[in-house]
Amino acid sequence: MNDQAKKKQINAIKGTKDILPDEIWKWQKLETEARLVFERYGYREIRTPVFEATELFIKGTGSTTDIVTKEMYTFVDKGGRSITLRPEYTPSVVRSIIENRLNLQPQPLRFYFIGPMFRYDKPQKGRYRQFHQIDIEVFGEKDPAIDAEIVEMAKNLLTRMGVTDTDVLVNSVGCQTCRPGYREKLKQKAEESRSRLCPDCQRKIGTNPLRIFDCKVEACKEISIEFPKITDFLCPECDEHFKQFCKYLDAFDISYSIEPSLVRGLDYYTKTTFEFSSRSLGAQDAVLGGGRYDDMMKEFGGPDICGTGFAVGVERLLSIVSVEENQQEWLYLIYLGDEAKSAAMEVARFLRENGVKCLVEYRERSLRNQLSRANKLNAAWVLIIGEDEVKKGTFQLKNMKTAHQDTVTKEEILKHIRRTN
RNA sequence: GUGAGUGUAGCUCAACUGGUUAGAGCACUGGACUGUGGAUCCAGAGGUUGGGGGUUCGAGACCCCUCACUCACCCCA
Repeated sequence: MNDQAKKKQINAIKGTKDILPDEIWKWQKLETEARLVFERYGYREIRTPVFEATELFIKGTGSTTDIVTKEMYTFVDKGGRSITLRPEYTPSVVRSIIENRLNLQPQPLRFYFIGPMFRYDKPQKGRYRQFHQIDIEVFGEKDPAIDAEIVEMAKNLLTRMGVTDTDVLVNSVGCQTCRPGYREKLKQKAEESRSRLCPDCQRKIGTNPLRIFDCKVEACKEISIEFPKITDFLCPECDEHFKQFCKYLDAFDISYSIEPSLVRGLDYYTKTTFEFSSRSLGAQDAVLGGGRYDDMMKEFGGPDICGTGFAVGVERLLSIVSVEENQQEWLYLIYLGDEAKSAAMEVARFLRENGVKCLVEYRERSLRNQLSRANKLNAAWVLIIGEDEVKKGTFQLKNMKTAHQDTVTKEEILKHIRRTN
């Protein structure tokens, strides 16, 4: 290695980051809460590989979506197969259900999943190249009550994480019978006002007219207010489904607003779409998003089973959670001298066997120094073992908060610690 | 992919319109203080000022290139 190469530090890949010990507790807390909440609603965990055949996402996510056309991590493996790191989760579950014949189990099927996703986006606030999602999916339940139930479940999870200031947006994007007609109508209207729209929106007329509703330019906002809304163009079936969905949301006492521009960037959504957004997140304000995808399974050549679900953006959610770390109390073992060292190791073994978290540091230092260290590391207790203690078979147990100190035997340590817990 | 902003010690920031050896606070290590922590004081360690080139007697500062980070567009969790 030459000098230049030595200097070049190797860093984490752009758009990825380390989750350090000081913050991992938030992740663990969220994962624990998610499992607890989901299992209460009858969901079971499923895990699928991080990479899949590229074709799966082209077919499932949609060949015209941004995700597929420009954001996938795709490579050819040594066997010449085209492989893609999953950019989203739903196609993997659908694949797994078909492949494992899970549809033969009693429906609806309820699954949840926690894991990393990969998208080659340009990183910014709330957007990473490796990011994590917590997903839930339900297959084989057409009733809009289930859509409302998952929204309620989502809200439940957020509340448990101390996040209560989110806005719930809902919409229906219709189905294959009503959406094409609406799209044409919208295009037509937008075309009529083309000259008054910003250049960006003029382009959207051709590519994604629904996105015009999202434009931040005042003029565009005013103009798009008069554009036709999808909710006025739903076919009777979709219309009824959406009305029922809203009715059940009311029954769950969830406040929401109907947002006609909420279309989600994925091609496969039908009927229900929803999103939880937070004002404290910046431009990427969606903490959680989801909806119904009734046609996906069928299009994969699988059974005609409808689906609905949502995904939580873990990094986004964690950036706005307000929960306290629940720190475990632990004991720092101080020894003075060689004999005491062996005794300390023996006591530590005894304590750990009895479920006490304790730390012995192998450094020959003064008592003062070790106490100072225990204090810095935020130990709740200190056990001091010196020559006297070794002779007598008792130890000095000190509570670091109260500075109170007792002379105790090995067995008594357990009682003292439990008493104050 | 497009655009803007920012790069000085582990962290937060100084260093006048370009002028000695780039400083401070916090954090870190040790000592004052030999079996009792948090305080105080002293000392130490820590930097090719992101990297490269240029202008200049002289660049952390000015110019160009590059890299990284951040934010926004786009899109999404």
